[in-house]
Amino acid sequence: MSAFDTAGLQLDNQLCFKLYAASRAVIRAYKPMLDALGLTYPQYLAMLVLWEWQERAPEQPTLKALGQRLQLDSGTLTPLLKRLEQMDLVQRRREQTDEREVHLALSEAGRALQAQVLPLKAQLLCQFGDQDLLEMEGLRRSLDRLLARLSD
Amino acid sequence: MSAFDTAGLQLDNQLCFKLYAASRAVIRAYKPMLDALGLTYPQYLAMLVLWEWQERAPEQPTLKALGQRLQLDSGTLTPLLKRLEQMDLVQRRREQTDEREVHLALSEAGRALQAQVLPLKAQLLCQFGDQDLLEMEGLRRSLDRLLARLSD
DNA sequence: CTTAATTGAATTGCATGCAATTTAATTGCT
DNA sequence: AGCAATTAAATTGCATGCAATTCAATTAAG
Repeated sequence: MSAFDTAGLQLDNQLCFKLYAASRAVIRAYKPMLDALGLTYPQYLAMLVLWEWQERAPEQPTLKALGQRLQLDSGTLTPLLKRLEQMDLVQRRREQTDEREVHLALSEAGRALQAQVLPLKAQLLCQFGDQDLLEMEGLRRSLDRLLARLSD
Repeated sequence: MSAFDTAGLQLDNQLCFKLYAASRAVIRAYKPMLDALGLTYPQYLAMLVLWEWQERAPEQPTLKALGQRLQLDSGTLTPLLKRLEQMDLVQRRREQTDEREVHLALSEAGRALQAQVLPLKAQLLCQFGDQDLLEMEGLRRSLDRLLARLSD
């Protein structure tokens, strides 16, 4: 099978559409849980990164660092983070030594929210069996390779 | 490994993020080609469905049918189709026998556009080897299973 | 036949994504 | 020091997604 075959083109159509559809389907699946938390899906991903960062790094991330992790730019993140700040989950402050940078810190409520997520997500995952989880692990690895291939 | 393990939760984080990132990465990869065609990615997917429909079904689809195929509702599709109509790629007309339905037909330019897509997409796929294409086929199958699992 | 329920689109409102531009701060260079 | 280039956010504009509501046409029920 070569890249110029019709088969290749059809596969391509299928893949790009399936990826687009699957991504939105997962977001839909998370909707009930996220409604309970009062978060949108991108807001939730941002919180995931901040929770993770807190555990792994001594310094809080900048907007730029968050953007590199999520592959989103300031045009998307600035208003999103302002909303998280409005909700009192995140604090934004200009760095003293470099006023261009905005550093992001979790508020007390932001840290507390993490505890509410675990049981809800366990419940969400509960509908999947071990077989499904293995399948998902394979899927994740394939997505990794695709992402690596596309970032050239 | 059970659904309640930390491993499961981490996988979950990874998977939903990777899927979201991969979907946007593919859209980015299509951007140069779609700019040349003057289409956005969702507009392109809509055109793919219309081209496919033309070849397979005697009747043109309704907005509802297109929406079922793309998993999008009228809130998204109505303005999108109006733009395609502005570009003179698509014609929208109310069905005579049921004025509620909007039927979608390709214009001459809409049909002609299909011919421009094939070489551009072949070029896009060209950067991938046969190994990659096999990988993508596996990825597509995994996405199918995930989608089926999520639509319960 | 009339009215209630249903259905398919359109509309409204809000939150992304993302390109392009702008602004402010910092760095580099001479 | 002085000025150009670079950098990080913010802003602006446009096109989605999607929930919720509205509107018009059709169908179902009594």
